[in-house]
Amino acid sequence: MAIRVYNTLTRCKQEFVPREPGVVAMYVCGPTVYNHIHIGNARTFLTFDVIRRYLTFRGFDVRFVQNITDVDDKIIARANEEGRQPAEVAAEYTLAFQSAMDALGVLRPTVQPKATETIDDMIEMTGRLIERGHAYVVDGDVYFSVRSFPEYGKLSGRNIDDLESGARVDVDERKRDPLDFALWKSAKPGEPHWTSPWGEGRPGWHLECSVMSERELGLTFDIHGGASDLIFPHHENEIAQSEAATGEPFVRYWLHGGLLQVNQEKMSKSLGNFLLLRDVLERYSAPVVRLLMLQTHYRSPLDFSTERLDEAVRAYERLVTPVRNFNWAKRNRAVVELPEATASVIEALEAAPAAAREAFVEAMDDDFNTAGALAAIFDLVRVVNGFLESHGIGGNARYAARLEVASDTIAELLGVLGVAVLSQESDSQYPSEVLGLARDFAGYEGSDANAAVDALLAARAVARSERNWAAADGVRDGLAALGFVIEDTPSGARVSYRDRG
RNA sequence: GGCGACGUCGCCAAGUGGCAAGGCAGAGGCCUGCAAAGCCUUUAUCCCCGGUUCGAAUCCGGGCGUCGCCUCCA
Repeated sequence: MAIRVYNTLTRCKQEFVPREPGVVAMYVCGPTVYNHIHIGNARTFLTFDVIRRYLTFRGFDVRFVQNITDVDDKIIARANEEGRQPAEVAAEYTLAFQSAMDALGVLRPTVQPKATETIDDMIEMTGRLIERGHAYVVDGDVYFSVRSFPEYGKLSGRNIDDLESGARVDVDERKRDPLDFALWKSAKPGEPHWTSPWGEGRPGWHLECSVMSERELGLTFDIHGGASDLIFPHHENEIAQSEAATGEPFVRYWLHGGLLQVNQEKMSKSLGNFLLLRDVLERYSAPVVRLLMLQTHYRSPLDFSTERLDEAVRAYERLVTPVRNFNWAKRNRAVVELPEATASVIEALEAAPAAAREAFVEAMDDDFNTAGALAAIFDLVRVVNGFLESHGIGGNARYAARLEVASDTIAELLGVLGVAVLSQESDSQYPSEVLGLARDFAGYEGSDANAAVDALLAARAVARSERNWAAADGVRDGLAALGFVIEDTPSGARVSYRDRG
């Protein structure tokens, strides 16, 4: 079975064939580090993290490059506002970006080049473009001439004349064409600058992706990713620069993610309607945030809200419940023997993991259809839940091996999506408030939180056997107020923590 | 104004020519002392109008609506 991807350049799904069998060279535009990233940025990085993970799962050796734009107008503006050096601002938000990505469970790139560490190559490419007649110098600035590249517009499906007729004013008389863009900008006093043949200055934004991707991956590389708002002009300009400079095709497959919206409107820093990733992660776990985003295809717009995050919390609990329930049943002998499973039920349990895996791969092979892939996992979840409900792990744990395969498959497939199965067992994480509770309900006088909870559960068990529901519910309600849920299972009471009240 | 997406159950969302996945919410039932979790059952003539086809949510044409890009943006 082949993987098919939607290529923005050809506007259709195509079979994915890397230039070198078994190896994928992939580049994703990284952030400009002038602020914390918002969840719209995070969605894009998450999308390509999942694509990378899936390609790896399918046996490819993925070389994943993502740049960091650490010199830029916005960084300079921010530094001026705060009376700091631009490099200081960039360094701070580079670290913030990396730790936010770690927290979201996004794998680190194979290589993460910085613009400021690639200046020589940028000067070199700019020089080459001038030599070849694709760029010109004006007062220390260097501009790319879009009219010199006949294929300009092929990615975004536009032509230069259409663009100009609708374009809003750009009256830089020094440019030969309004659409020409800067490869090199001369430095104003106080701005970061490097020495070039055209004077002191710094590189233009579009140039760095062309340079860093070629340097790390060579042309023609396989996948270039980014959000759809980068198609024009950023990616169009990258193509123009790289292909004009080298004569080689730049990229085989262009993949673009849909934008995240709030109240039907694009989330962006310029609109000011953004939520910072790190703020969301304070309130919701990384797997929940990932799950929410993966429930929508990566190319579709995604409306973001806390209501939807709360729904994702429930969906996540549903996904991990069979794994938790199986582990619990394995560790705790059931006091009630459940009916034996029939041969056909056992057969269904045995068949389910492979069926789920097949459906998962089929969905993901089709342009990374994560929503379909999740449906395959949910189907497996239902089979495992149903089996555990009716038969448990069986006397002498005779169904345990088959259940383990199913449980492991759930965790493995979620893992391919980077959705971790977090332990919600609350061992040794009880707050000190449980001590007071244990004193009141169980006469516990010690200071060990675990022992206190054990005493509470024991007292509740006694109360229940005496049909003293008030006392039993007092224990349950008391723990609930602290965020812990008691569930009575055939193997006894289980306590787990819920991150929502 | 130009270019491009999209419109599927109360909400979210797969499916792109052959019996309409999945999640959340709701209803009924089972289980429970009551819960929680879980299981079972249940909820869609796929925005509208034409056309192509044996057959259309899916293809084509026309409406209406929403969004994005055309300026920095993930």
